[in-house]
Amino acid sequence: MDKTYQPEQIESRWYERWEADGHFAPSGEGAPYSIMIPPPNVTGSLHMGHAFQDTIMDTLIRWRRMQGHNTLWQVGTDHAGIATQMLVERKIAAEEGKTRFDLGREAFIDKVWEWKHESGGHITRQLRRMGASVDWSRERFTMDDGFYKAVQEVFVRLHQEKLIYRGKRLVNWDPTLHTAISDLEVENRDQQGSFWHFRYPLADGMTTDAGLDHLVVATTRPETLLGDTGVAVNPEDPRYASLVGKFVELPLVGRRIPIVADEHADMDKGSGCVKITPAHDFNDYEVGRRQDLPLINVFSQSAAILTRAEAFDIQGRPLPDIDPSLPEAYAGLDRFEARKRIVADMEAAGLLEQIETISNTLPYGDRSGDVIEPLLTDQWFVAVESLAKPAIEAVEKGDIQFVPKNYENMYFAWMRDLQDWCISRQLWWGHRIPAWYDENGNVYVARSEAEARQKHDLSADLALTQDEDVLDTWFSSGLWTFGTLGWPEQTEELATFHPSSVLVTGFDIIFFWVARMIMLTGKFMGEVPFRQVYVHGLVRDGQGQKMSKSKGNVLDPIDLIDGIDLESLVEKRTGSLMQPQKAKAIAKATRDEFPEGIEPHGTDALRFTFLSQATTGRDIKFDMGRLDGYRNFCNKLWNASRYVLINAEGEDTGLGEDPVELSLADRWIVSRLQQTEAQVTKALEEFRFDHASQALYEFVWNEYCDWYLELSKPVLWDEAASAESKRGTRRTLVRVLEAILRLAHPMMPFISEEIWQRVAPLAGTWQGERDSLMVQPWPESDSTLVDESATRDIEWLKGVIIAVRNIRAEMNIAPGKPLEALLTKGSQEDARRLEANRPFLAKLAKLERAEWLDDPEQAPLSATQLVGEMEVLVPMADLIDKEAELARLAKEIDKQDKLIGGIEKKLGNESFVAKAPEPVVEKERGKLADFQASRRLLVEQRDKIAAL
RNA sequence: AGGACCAUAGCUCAGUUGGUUAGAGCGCCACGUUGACAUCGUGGAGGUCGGCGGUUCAAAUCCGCCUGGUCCUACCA
Repeated sequence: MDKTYQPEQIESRWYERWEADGHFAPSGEGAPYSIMIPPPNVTGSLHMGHAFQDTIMDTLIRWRRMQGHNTLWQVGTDHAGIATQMLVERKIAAEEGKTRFDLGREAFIDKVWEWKHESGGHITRQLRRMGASVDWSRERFTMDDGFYKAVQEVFVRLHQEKLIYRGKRLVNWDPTLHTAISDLEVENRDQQGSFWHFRYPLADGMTTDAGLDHLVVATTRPETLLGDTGVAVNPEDPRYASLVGKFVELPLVGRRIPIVADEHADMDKGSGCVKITPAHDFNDYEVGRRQDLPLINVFSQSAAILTRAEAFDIQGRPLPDIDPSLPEAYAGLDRFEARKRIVADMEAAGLLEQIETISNTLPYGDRSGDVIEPLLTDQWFVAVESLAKPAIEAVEKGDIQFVPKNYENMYFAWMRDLQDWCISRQLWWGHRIPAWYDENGNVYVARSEAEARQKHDLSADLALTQDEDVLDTWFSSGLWTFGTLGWPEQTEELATFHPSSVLVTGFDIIFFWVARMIMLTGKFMGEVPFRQVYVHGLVRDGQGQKMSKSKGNVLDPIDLIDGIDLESLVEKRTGSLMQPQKAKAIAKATRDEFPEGIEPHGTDALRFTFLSQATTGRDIKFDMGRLDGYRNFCNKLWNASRYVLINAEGEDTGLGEDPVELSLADRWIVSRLQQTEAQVTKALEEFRFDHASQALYEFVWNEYCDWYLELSKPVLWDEAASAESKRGTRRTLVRVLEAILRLAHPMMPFISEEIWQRVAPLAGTWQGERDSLMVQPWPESDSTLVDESATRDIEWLKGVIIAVRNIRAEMNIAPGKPLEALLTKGSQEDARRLEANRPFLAKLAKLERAEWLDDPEQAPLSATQLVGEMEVLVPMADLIDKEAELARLAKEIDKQDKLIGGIEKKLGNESFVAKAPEPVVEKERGKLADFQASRRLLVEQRDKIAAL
């Protein structure tokens, strides 16, 4: 083995081997355990969130696989409608100078597929770099044939049950992308804005109680004035009671619109009068429904003012009686330009009462960045009410558990206030809606045009055209858990692996995805999609900032694995910025933070960092310091293994019949291993990856390396030690390491496999060439191997060694200088331990002599430390710096006094003694005795030195 | 406006049902290249657990209020 751990040399090699040997596929034996990967966008590249999530899933899958489960980690990618379409549109614009309309629908979709075949594998290659043990043989894509079939089936069946319907409704419209988007894709941003107060003249010579000839309404969107169909006042509002049922004359348009009484109008806000624009505002839509007001749409799909408005009733039926004409002055103007003109015209007409500056929140499309408009359009909807009920119950009954549990409240809150789900999108890339229209606008829903004709008995010469729209991406991903397993066929995989065991996902898509999976799976499978949902937080940068391209603080997991030089990193962060003026600041921040670029750390160290930071459900601040630390941990494990191999390869490791003797240290480390195995297993069961990684880290570094390896040296290097004891130590070295590697494997698959291949033959657990750590049994804790007495003896030994090291440090004695030590005032047991452990003390504490002193009075002047009741003395008459030592002792005595004072106060409190449980009181008394003993010793020592 | 979560060492974080001398890693200081490892070893400094009040024999831990932060939902006609 190389002296230093070199991750890049081992990682790709092992991944290929595992995949080639078929270790990722289900074993077909044992209890099923399955995870469906949240399908990443096929356009995507691996970001820190993916890397984090994949690490958690892979750790779970590898662990369960080793436990003997029949594991399936289902992999696949999402076609990601809008994202992919935009990407390919940009590409053809750049390369061919064409729009998708130049190409036409079919040719454009061919282009998208072409792109997918060429570049769609980027993210899956990166997934391999993370070590993800997904079953590639079952890889799916949400637009593949089988999935298309499942999507159609679901659509047709829901439509048959009238759970899918089509209607003209107000939806969030993206004027740039020309499509409906869901509430969830709308990002609300706070802004400073103007709030215009307009006068609407009363018709027919009416006046208000205050004698005014107009009502005042206010709006942040003056352009919607053109679509007003009413003014609302509160039914309780005495100021306007006499005007209800009367009319105002809509300025600029001249339409008479009614004054209605509706609770939507808030008497305490502004004038108490509200303009009602049912076709352009969600609240007004509801008012329009209640008050039976017409809907007048004045916007085109690009949110420009129409030449002629479109009027409908609440059912979406045209209202031919309403005059659709709009002022010519605004025809074709963009909404923001129209806004300016309308404000100016209102002012010119003396109808602008005031302009207020307010802070308000505007909806933006998260893809286009454009301001979203509520727009009246024909869309397909899923009626969610009947689907939501069982989906809520599934969580209430505990059929699905959220980890951490508080996300259940978030889920309930959303599910109990669910609106019908608009599933149609005006895009080209996606699952085209399986609905056909004849010339009269009759709609036929079926799995294919042929089925539509057959089902509805349509003549072959009747022209049918398919609906132009595609389905919301989340409609298809809602079928992910069962669609990937072959549904609607009743496959064996479906029977075996559904419901899946756990869904690992970010809280940000609980609504988008988790809730919809639960609803659709409940409907079509009659069961839950997964039994548990492990919800993790966002991966933020070291300062707690969200990572984003525009901030230039993005870390690429692959760069953390392979390393990247500073110039490349700066180039990457500043290369394709939307706001190039930020480049300078980003470059500087990057140079300050990573003056040397980023060193390679390897996948295992990155994974271990994620796991160590994966505390329940909250966002994590990615800590580069930890990444370095865990890379060092890998190096530590690597070198400990080198030590073991150097001492065990080619030697007898106790596999044969020859007798074996286990030392105290051997029994102790085996005992501690059992406890560590139990800890790691428990932590994984509880999704406490931080605890699992920490338990492993501490055992490997603080016990196996720091103590056990050191304790093995005196045995292995002592010519006088027996063959049995050497055999026993070699066997323990190798077996414990082999168990460590199995324990580490789900968290750090590469390094553990690499080392295991060398160690397993020595431990007798290697089945030959093609054997892999991936398929070894998970270490089971054996409580019969827990050895309390060995633990006590080792604690004693460590205590004495640390005492001597302390004395060296305090007395400023060179670490390498051999010393003599005396042990005294202890028990028979202490004396026995000294006799048994002299070689260990000699090696680890650098003692050339260690003797038991029966009579403490005989002790020469010494530096002293307490181990339990026993004193450790290092005689050193010449070496003591009197003043410094007196000062140190005074400080120590003071410390003990404070501790003693605290406990005496506690024990002096009658109600403490009376009310606290007996063991607690006993413990305090014990502590008091210990502190007092320490103090006595310190005082004796002080007096001795003072007397010099 | 309503709700959720968070606040522990310079930094990133653990801390089970209240009882610890409040822990880890990184960073910092001192010493050290002994035959696995300087990506290391040994020792050390560093915290009135955001503030105030309450419950209790006992509070980092439970309750209330306040401050600061993050996020979600709603509203802004």
